[in-house]
Amino acid sequence: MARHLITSAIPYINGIKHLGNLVGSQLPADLFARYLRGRGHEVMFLCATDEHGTPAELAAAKAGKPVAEYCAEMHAVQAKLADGFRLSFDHFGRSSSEQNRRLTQAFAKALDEAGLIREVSETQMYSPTDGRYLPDRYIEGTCPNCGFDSARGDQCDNCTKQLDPVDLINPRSVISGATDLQMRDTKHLYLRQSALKDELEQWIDTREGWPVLTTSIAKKWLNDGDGLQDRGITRDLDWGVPVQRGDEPWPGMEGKVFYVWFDAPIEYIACAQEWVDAGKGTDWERWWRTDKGAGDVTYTQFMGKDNVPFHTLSFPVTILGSGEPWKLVDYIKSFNYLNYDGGQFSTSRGRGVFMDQALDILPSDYWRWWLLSHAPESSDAEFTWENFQASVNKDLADVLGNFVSRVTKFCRSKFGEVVPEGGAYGAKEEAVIAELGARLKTYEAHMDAIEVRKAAAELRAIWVAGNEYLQDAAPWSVFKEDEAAAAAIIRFSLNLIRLYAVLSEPFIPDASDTLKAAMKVTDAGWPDDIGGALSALPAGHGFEVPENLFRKIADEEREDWQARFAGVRD
RNA sequence: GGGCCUGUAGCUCAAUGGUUAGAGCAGGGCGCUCAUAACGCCUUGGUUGGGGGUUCGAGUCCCUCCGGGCCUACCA
Repeated sequence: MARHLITSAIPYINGIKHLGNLVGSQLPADLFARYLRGRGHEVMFLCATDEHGTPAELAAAKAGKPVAEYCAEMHAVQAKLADGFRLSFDHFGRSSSEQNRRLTQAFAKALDEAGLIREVSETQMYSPTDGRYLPDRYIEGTCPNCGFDSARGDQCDNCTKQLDPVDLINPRSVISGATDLQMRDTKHLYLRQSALKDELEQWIDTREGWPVLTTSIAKKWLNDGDGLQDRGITRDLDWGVPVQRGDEPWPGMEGKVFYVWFDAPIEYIACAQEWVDAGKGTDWERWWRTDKGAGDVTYTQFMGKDNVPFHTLSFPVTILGSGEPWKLVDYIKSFNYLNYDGGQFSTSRGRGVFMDQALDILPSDYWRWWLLSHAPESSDAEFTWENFQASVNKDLADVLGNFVSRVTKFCRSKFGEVVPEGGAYGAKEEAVIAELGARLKTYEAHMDAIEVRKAAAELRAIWVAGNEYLQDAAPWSVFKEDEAAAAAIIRFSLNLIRLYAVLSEPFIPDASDTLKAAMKVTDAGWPDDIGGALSALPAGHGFEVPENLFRKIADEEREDWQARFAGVRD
């Protein structure tokens, strides 16, 4: 038994996440957590909402609510949806927590004492109308290069030229449209990432088997241009972790907060403290402090590719730079993007299917199966309704669901709702045991390596093996000649259902529960011996014929959904 | 502009430089009748985006061209 710490990139607070967000971090992280728990390992699976920053303030303003209230409400909404998708977090925390505030300030102090923080004076665009400093992206104007009139402060979307806000002609606030923008001098703290460049590079070079996506992005940032740049870790905002040096004020930094990307990953740690403070556990340090028991922990992070630089560089700088024995990540699993029907999912434009809408249409297992079996691992992937319909109908309804139906209903009609007695396993059963033994090894290998799509394909092959066996054994024919022989076939098949419930749990936990309940199984552990696992249900053990596990998606429904989600949500 | 990823059957994807490039779905045929018009077996289908090169051997490595995508540090 090993100990595994797993974190999912923490979703931003400003609205309900879409299926692309879900499949890029939380869902595969949950798959892995469930799998490792199933194998009997000790798992700590943490996630939280990322609540600070300008977009949160603006979303709150738009909703007409104080930002703290808005965040509390949205956290509750996201927690409910996470529950709806059966995301099995040990704790779903908040980056705005007291625990994170203290820890973020403590890290800043440690980094400062290590000489890794420097003050920088700079000029920033201020909007008196909005009463706030504007990030470059929140300034628009005419591009000095091509004349495009909606160029953003950081880049022109028309000619792609990199810009500085001061370059824009007739700059205006994206928020209010105000044009009375002023350049103001302001002081900020920078994290001296450049000082740790060599240490970081050495660390990344010694990581084995990381996805190309992860290391290539990290390498690019380390070596591009002048190499890894120092990064501003403070902002002129109201909403965030106040800049302090531990418990002490930080002279000159009054009224400023830490940049959201500084405090967000620290929430991974603070979340474990929240877990303790919520009464769910007693010792968080054994997960996070290598001097206090975390030395044997394997830490795996899940995220979309846009998050990679922060997890391979900024956060490790925070950890390493502190000089304190915090647990550093062992494996980073990153994902490409899921596109929607020929374009991108978009939170800001409301394009695609969002978590709440998805659950309104179908239960979570349908989505979990499709998303995980099509996870964008090697390249961007695409969601289409046709593909979704075809996969769900074939894989879940026909291959797995129908297998359960044919076995349980045949048994009920011939032997009653009880595992039948008589006969014995023979060559056909031994062959299935051998095949499933090999397939289980493959399935485990893919899961251990977090090869999500390959694991899904192998699980499906394990389901298919049941139908092949049943067709070959043909109990409906055998029954006419030899009831005892038919009983053995059905006994074996009912045991296959129990096995499928166990192996499928990481992907489709609800169906797994339904099957376990139908088979009246309470102690189904991960099989280490297929032969034994397929004799677990003895003759005489009662069961119930479950409702159809999965229903099929009809063409009319699919067309209806296609039309309904073709535009943008309100 | 720069960097990275990607292009394989109608569709979604596999293939440590090494047999005749494989699966699933869709299509075609046969079988079965327990089951959600489900299942099983067989089968059609590929000049691996184009061109050039290295090699005994290239989907895989190199060059080049074409297409798709992401990132490029103050959105997060």
